[in-house]
Amino acid sequence: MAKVQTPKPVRGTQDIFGEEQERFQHVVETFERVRRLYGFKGVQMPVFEPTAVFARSLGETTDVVSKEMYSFEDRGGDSLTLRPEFTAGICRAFLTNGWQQHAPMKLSAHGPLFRYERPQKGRYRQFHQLDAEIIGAGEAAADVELLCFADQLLNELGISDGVTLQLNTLGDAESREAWRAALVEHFSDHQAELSDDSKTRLAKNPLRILDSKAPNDRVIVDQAPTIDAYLTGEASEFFAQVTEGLEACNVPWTRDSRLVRGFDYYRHTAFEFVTDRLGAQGTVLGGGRFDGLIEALGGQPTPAVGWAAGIERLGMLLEEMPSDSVELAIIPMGDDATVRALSVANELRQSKFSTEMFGRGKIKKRMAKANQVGAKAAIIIGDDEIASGKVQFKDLKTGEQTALDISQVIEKMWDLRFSEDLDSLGSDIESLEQEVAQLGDAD
RNA sequence: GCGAUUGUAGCUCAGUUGGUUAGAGCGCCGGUUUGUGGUACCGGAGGUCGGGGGUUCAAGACCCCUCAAUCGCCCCA
Repeated sequence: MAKVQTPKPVRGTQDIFGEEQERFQHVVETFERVRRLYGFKGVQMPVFEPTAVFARSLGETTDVVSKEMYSFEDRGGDSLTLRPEFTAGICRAFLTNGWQQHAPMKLSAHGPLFRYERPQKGRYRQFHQLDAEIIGAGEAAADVELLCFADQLLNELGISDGVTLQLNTLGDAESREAWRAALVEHFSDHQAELSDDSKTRLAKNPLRILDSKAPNDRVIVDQAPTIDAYLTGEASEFFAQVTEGLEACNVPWTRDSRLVRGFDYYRHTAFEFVTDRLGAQGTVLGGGRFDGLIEALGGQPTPAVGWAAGIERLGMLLEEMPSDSVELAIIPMGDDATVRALSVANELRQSKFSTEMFGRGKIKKRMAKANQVGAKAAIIIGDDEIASGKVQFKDLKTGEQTALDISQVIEKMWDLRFSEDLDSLGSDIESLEQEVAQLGDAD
């Protein structure tokens, strides 16, 4: 018989487990908590859509549509696409469900997305994003609210160190067109000096020359006109309202007049939270205003603004995560004890203590295991304990061991939890005091 | 799609110019300790050297192809 070959995982997919999973979960939970503070409603969206949903929104002929989508025919012959982003699907839902009646709508989603790209660290073919959108709100206050949400999320994740909000405006349609024309003129004048990549960009997507990494291009880019001179009165007023709002909310930002978006439906605000800690994949969260998108999907002109953030990348930036710990380890000795141990474990779990039974291997080994999973205490049950109706309760920190009945165990565990909470409260206060002292020294 | 680096035990890595039975640390299992952990000492298991082909008396090492990860470019919704 030929040896059966184990199938390999698909390139660019990941099995998320252990500490990685803890990080992932923490990011999602934090997002869910913060999004409620801002009144965003969660939505669950289909993982696949008609290909047209993405082809219309992104442009039928762009590279992303022609080369980077997972598109396929289903058994009925319809062309479907695994979602490469949330925004287009949400806009489709907005239109097909008549959600106009709820506008403005603040929506949030998270889940897997699919792009056929070359995998790298923090860049996968099946990856996961957080997403927030406000649909049907054209006022600058919506942009500000969304940015505050993003800023608070990064703060609460504890990763805002080394992350800066880079902000730009692309103006309204008129400003954008004028600027684009000026850029094309500028780059055409210097065409001979441009890199080959940028020469093709000049024809295909001239705004993208602005973030070219070729050293020669940088010089020409630095001399390129910024949008400021081409902004209409309305457009610059809008941008001023956004920056004013951010300042009022104490959200720090820097202007990056080279920051652009690849698609034509973007208007006004464009932003990225960028870190220096992830190499070339420095963008941690990005978004902007896409007032032109819903029209491209066949709806009435509808203003909208949103952002998305990669869960894997956010997870990589987190401090080390403590793993789920077991509070109580139950160690039965002998078959009779196992039945008793199961019922004890059950009772303790009902009482909201995370409990694990270690019933295999040498007793020594089981004690070591209990220690390893971080249990606060071990409960040892043998023939003597079955007879007495009590259990041996061993505090794994102090080594103290006493015979207790279950209600006493529960009491004891509450005490342990409580004193631990007090300890961490104590160290919080201590570190606060140190901070205050340092601030005092600085003055 | 393009360029570069890497791939040896569960993990982190050694392995001289090709040369006998491929090593270490950590982890795992067992013992010293028959119902009691964190230490120490002793022992053990575990390897398609990413995969396939080639050169050679001989390949983990050299050559070709391939797969994957990583770094950068392209793209970036």
